[in-house]
Amino acid sequence: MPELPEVETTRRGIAPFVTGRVVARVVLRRKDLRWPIPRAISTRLPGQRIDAVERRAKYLLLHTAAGSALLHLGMSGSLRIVDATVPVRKHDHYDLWLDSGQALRFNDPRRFGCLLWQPPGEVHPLLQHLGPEPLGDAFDGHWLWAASRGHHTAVKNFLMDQSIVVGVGNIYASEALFAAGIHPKRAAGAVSRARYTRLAAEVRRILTRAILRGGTTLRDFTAPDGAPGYFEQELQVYGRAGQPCTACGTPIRAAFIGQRMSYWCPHCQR
DNA sequence: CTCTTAACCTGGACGC
DNA sequence: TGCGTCCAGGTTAAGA
Repeated sequence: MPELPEVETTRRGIAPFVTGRVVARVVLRRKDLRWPIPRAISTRLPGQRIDAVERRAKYLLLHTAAGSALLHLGMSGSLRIVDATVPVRKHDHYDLWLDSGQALRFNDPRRFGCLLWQPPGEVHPLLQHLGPEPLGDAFDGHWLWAASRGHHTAVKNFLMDQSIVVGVGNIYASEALFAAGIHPKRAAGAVSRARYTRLAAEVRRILTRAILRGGTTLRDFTAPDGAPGYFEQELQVYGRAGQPCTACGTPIRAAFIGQRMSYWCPHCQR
C-alpha cells in the first residue's frame, strides 16, 4: 500500500506519541515478517528512549541511543497507536509498548513488511544503495537525466527504481508521468533533459500534495489515527482505465509495464 | 552492469 | 453459497 506519502503520513501520525517515550516492552506475535525479526529488537530496544522518528525512502527509523528499529510497511502494512483496551486483530504482528501506556501496533496481512535493527553508527545494508529523497535538494531533473543515460528500460520502471530516486511507487509513477506528458514506456535514456526537469518538478508537486492530503487510500491504507488518505480523489490516471482523460477526454489506457499495471493517456503522453 | 522474472503472502472482487 | 482466478500501493534474489 504505501508509497512515500503514505509512509510520511504514518511518520507524522506516530511521531507525537512516540518521540521521547521509553519502550517498556516488545510483543512479537510471530518470529518473522519478510525476514526474521532480529533478537536485538527484543533484547536491545526495551528500556530505550525513542529520540526521533525518521523516514528514509519508504522506511521508518525509530532512533535510540542503543540503535534504531528499522520498519517497512511492505505492500499491506499499517501502524496504529493503541492502548490496552484495544483488542488484537488478525495480522497484528507486533506491538512496541511505551511508558505512556500506549503502543505502536503493526498490522500486515501480506507480511511483506519488516522489522529490523540498525546498530548505532551503522547504515543498514537495505539503506545503503538508495537514491536521493525526491523532496530533498539532491533530486532534480539534471540528476534524473544524468542517471538515465544509456538506460533502455521504460522510464516508468526507471522512476520506480529506488536506487535512482526513492519513494515513488506504482501510483505516483503513473501520476507524475501523466503530469509531465511523458509516455511511461519511453526508454529512460531517450527522455530529454528538459522533460526530466519537468518530471522532477511534477514528482515533487504530486508527492507534496499527496502528503498534504494524507496519502492515497485505495483499499485499506489509514493513518495511525484511522483516518483515510484523500489523494485518491485527485488521481488523474491511476485506476482509471477506459475513463476519459481529465485533460483531453481520450480514454485512459492500461497495460503492464514490467510486472506492474500502468495507466496513461495515449494522447497527452509521448 | 543492465534488465527481466519469479518469489514472498493474504484477501477482496469477480465470474461461473 | 462456494470455488477458482486474478489482482493488489514493495522489494529482493536469481537468472539471462
